[in-house]
Amino acid sequence: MIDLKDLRENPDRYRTGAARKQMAVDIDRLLELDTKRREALSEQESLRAEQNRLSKETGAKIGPLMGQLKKAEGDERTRIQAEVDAIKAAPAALKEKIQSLQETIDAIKPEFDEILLSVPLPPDEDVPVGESADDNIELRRWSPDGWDADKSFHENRGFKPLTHIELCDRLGLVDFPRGVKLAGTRSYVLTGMGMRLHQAVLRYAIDFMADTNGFTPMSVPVIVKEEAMVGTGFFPAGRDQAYHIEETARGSGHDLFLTGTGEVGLMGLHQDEILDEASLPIRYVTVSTCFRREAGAAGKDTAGLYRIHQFDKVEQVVICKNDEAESREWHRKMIGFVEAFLQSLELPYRLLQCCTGDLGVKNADMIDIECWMPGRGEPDADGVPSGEFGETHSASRLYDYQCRRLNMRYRGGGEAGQGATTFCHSLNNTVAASPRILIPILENHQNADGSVSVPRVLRPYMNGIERIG
RNA sequence: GGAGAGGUGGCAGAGCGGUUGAAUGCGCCGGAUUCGAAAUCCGGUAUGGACUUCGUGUUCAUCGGGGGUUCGAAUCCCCCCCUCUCCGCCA
Repeated sequence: MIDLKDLRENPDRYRTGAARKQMAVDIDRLLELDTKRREALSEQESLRAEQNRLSKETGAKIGPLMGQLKKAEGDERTRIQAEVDAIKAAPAALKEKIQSLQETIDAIKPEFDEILLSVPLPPDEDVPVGESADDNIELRRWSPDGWDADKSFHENRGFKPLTHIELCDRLGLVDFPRGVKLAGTRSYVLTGMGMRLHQAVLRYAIDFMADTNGFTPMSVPVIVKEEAMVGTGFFPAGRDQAYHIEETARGSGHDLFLTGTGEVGLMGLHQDEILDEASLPIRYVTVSTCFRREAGAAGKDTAGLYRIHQFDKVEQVVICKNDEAESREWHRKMIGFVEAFLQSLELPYRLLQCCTGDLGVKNADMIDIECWMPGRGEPDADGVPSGEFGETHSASRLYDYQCRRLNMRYRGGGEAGQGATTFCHSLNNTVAASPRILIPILENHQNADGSVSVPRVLRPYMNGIERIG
């Protein structure tokens, strides 16, 4: 959520920001509703003040009168009753006005909230302006020793690559037909060594972040309340992407949603909390099953492990102080962790600076990391794929946008902790999403004989197995 | 799933229709005392919003959440959520 005060003072900043992100949001309407709402609230507040003042007087008078009333008889009783009635009548008019203003406020609220939650965080000035993913800018590439990124897979390795789908079939790593039988399109079953490799990557990723980089490993819910989805910024914009468990339909108190990323659970942990400044930065890593409806992606990446409804992801988040320089520094570090991770897996990758049009509502900046997937891309005349980079990671810098929604603050003032409260900054980045990460692992580490070498760093997690097939 | 008890400030715990944003204790902060500390004593100690002559000050909301009754609700009623105890079931 953006800062409403800042929006009032600098509406153009948000108009421009939304435009650069290719998002339609009616700022003028929001400001109009805000004015109406504030007028009503302000008037209501002064009426309440009057009501409270009267109430205090009334309380002191009515008590004794009620006592007298019990004992009194005849005319005396009638007189006291009239006095009591008169005292009671005074605030009645106020009550009606307050009620009427409340109705005005209630009528404004739904539309107001809807628009407010939809106003995107303006992208940083140094984020290149663009319309879509096509305008993203490559920052740099890395390739392992012995791999020439300018040459084809065949030229590099001396044989034509198989796609991960072919490898999975031949090596018995994935059972797609039975996955579809069980759960429909975009479903799969990891089998045998496929499952072992999947678990190995995830476990290695957790250890890498916890042991090497000092992140605290966590296990968090993947079925959460709507507040967590709204708080983390996935709702209302991404409502279509989430599976919805309609518990209210069976009489329970609230509906639940399946999370599409561990970020929801990790960031939701400290919702409505005031953290100690000394506890920052908080660094969490989790592995969680992620659920995505992939609404609107019909027909896209339908085959293989690339775009699926359910997968497991190791995710890193950082919650730090409200300081742009610190946020930027953490962003660099979190990307660095992933680079070191991918380099240890010997996977060619590139960094993409996402343009404004490719950013979501909640980020000021986003760097995607794409791994080289030899089995992707348009096949040549012989049916051999040309290879293509495929997105495997996404690193976002959100400043206080997410923490504002989550109402997550910290108290400054050092040890004494007497300072003002401030919204935290937050960042998140993938560490490893599997089975998608298996695509570059299988395809890049395949051998001429159709086997796949297990990357060295994963062997300890595979009981020392060096080769599949 | 069944039966019962309960959710109040950082924590413990009173209040159960009237001037109560809320007693008391602990904790925490400041001060006094002390060579220093402990103990003791004094004072302070929620969050968010609105207005402000930006020094403050004034004010509204918040006692699990929502709705209702009332001139007035932490206190009464309804719904929901959560916690605890016992039984059942289960990984």
